[in-house]
Amino acid sequence: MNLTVAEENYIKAIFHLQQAEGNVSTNQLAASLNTKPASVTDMLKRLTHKNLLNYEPYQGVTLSKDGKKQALTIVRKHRLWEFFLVDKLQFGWDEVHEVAEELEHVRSKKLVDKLDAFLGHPKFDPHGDPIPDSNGIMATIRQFNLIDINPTAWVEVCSVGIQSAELLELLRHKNIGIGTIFQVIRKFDFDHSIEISIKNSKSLNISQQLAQALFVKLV
Amino acid sequence: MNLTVAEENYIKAIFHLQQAEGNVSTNQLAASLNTKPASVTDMLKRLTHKNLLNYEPYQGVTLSKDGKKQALTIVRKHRLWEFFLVDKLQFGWDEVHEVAEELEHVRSKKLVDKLDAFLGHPKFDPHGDPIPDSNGIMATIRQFNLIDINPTAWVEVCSVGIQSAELLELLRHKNIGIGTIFQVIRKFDFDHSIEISIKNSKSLNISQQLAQALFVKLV
DNA sequence: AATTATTTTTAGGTAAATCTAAATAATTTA
DNA sequence: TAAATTATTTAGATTTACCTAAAAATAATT
Repeated sequence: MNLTVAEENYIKAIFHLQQAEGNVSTNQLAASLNTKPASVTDMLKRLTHKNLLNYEPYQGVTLSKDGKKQALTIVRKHRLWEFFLVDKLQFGWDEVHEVAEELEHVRSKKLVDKLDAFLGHPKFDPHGDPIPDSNGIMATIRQFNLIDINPTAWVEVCSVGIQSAELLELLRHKNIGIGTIFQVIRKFDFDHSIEISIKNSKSLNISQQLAQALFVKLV
Repeated sequence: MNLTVAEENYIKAIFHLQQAEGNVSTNQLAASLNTKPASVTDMLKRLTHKNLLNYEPYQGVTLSKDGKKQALTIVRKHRLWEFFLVDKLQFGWDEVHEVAEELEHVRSKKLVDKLDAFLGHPKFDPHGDPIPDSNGIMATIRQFNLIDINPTAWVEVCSVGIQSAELLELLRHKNIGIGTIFQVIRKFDFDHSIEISIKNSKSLNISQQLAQALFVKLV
């Protein structure tokens, strides 16, 4: 099935909204896609006709099995490109979204799979979101960004968003790796740095940049 | 000025046809774009209205100054992506065109310039065509692929299409570099390999793959 | 030069993806 | 529960990028 760019954007938006809220309403979609409810209704009919949605008029939509599959390949592409932009082209993690919005629509399975291999099959994108593999399977760790954690919480590193050589070097130097358990001592509003304490070791200071690259789960 | 994908494809097609034949006719464009003459006329009017073309009904078109500038940025993107696909993602040089046709339409000046830097500011794409720089300036060497050269011709290496580490290693090993002058002794139809002779050195055998990566000019 | 053939343009139409305005269904509130 | 509000759909238009068929301009041939 070959989707247009607009169709792909609808599928992706439904995927994300459905993740957060179950059944997705026409108005939610219109807001999320910066379009009007009437336009959404039109498109829902077309996507339903292509068997990508479960749609009952006035009752909102969810993705069908096929729709979910399509959504996962788009999400996979989006996140792989984000990883590429940050890790290889030195984009800031906060400036990659727009560009990835365009790159995700390039249709070539071979391109995506080769890109994946080139990047070393990363499991998380620069924002810490899991990247689906070529079968649509992705990590489901319930994770938080270190920046969002309250002081005094005990947490465990579950992934590293940006896997550049420089970051890996920094992490090795600080003795932090996936699985490391530590306590958040306090956060400094001035520079958004974070003081942490690793078990049986003295406390460390984590810069904002590093904190944004670390994804953790509560322990 | 923000062009649609279709508009960009017209500009690009006119650029290439104009290179070869001067004034470009409606029929030529229709053939080149797999569309009908009537559709071409429509688009020519729109692009003329955007000041990208010099168009006189029944007389064919050429690109205006603005149009040429647009064309060069599209060609730049296309060729940089082709280089990326071959050099980084290990695509074959003969399978990158389609994918680059899509990637070339991603709009982000920053992306292109960062990609250019990441690739090491290559001067030629994997087919040996020159890559315009960010000002639209490109090498104008009249070059041939080694594969297309007649035996007994004296030629000089003027560029290397694919600049992978492996290829550069092979070239160093064979003592071939940009500027190297040699004679094509003969070509073997069986495996398309080529026998060459470098001045003051014994003769060498060049595989088809290597020959396809070497671009030369007649001396 | 007049006729024929070719090329190009005009006229009118279609599908995708959007819009506004009006109608209808569902939900909330009095 | 009836009225008011909100959400959604339908109806009818618009723009882009195509199309076919017919008309007009240019080029080729006798």
